[in-house]
Amino acid sequence: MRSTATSSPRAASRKAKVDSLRTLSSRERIIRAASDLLENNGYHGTGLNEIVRKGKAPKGSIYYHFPRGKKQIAAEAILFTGRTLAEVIRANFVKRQTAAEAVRAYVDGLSLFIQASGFRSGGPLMLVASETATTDKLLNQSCRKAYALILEAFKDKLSALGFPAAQAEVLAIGITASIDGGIILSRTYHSRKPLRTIAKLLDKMVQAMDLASNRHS
Amino acid sequence: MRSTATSSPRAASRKAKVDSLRTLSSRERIIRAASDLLENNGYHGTGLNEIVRKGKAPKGSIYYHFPRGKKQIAAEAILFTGRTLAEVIRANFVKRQTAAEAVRAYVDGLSLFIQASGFRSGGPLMLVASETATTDKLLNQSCRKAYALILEAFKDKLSALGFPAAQAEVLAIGITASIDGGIILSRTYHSRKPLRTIAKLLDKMVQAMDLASNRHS
DNA sequence: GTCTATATAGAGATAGAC
DNA sequence: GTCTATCTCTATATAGAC
Repeated sequence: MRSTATSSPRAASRKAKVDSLRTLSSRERIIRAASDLLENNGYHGTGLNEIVRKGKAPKGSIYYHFPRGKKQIAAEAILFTGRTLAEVIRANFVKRQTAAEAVRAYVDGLSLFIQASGFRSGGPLMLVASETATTDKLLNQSCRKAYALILEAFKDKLSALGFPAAQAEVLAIGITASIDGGIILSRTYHSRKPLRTIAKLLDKMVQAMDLASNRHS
Repeated sequence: MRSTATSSPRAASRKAKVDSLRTLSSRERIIRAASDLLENNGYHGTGLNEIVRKGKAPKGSIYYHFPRGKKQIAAEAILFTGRTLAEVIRANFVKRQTAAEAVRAYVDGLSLFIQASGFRSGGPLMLVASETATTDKLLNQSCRKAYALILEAFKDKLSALGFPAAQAEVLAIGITASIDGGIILSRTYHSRKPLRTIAKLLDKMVQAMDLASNRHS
């Protein structure tokens, strides 16, 4: 018996976060709680009180673990998010035969995850990335690194499946961007439909580029 | 003499906003200033003081014109943004021969606009849409309406160019989503490159669907 | 490592004068 | 339509005890 192909990867990472609230240090719990809250509400929409409450961490520990305050917490949370997401993406490719299949399964799974969150979650980086792109150097750097991890994950896996490097990079950008945009629309309309449309379009696009440029062994 | 094909549409709408600071009522100036600020900094990142300052509007007039406060201002600003953007999109199609050409020119122009803003602007709706998707009904409704205007603009124009209705809708979603995602990446990396990559990919995709489904008269 | 108390600033919002 | 004063709330951050 296996869990449904589409829902498992993100669900697993979400579960890991929750479990860890008991096992990990309060420092780690703060980072993970912040990661979730920043995804849902953005940087300006997330308060320190909210973070320690959700992370079941003592408020008095904030400035002990993070001397530079909210910014530092957010920066570390963003990097945590990037690493986690890149892992999930890579894991998704392992079980699939083709790139098109892997991408489609990933996006469909994502749409289920977002639906399960009541359309509160989704787009782990985009809010903070846009909010802080020109207003905070540290956070902007963190967002760049996080997105780079994600783009690299796609690029690596596409390359491994035979896509030329240049094409893999272009596709990675196209996949990442359209997923982010699809998430926005799905959150806005409280519906899986936009993201599922993106899944189908990406499937087609990846398949087309695959046929055009790869010799299939 | 005409302004450069790529930069004109958004630039024109931006200019209209600035000019209007002198001509229009303070109510209108508040809405337009809010439209800009919400695009750059999101809902939680935008303050009422900032809005009246940028709109050169008297602070004392806020609750006279907008009895329901910040939410009401944001809601009207979002609708203004949606209408403006839909107009720009439609205008862009008028001058072009093919759908692929129109989309590509639009996205390229957008990337120039974002660059010209120092990567502070771009993605007029996405921040507020994501921030308020499940936290404020009024704002969520406004964002839905605004996105609907944009999706409709694309869909109408694509239909007029011969795309079957279903395909036009799917394409409109794909275009809107990947542009939003491209904007996020361009803002994050302070570079036109991601958005230009999206422009090329969309060009290919629209062309491919055009060839596959249309009889060219 | 964590607690409490507090500093300080800024937000959105309201009332009443003009 | 606009101004000023003020209320209330919450935010981040700091200091010092334990």
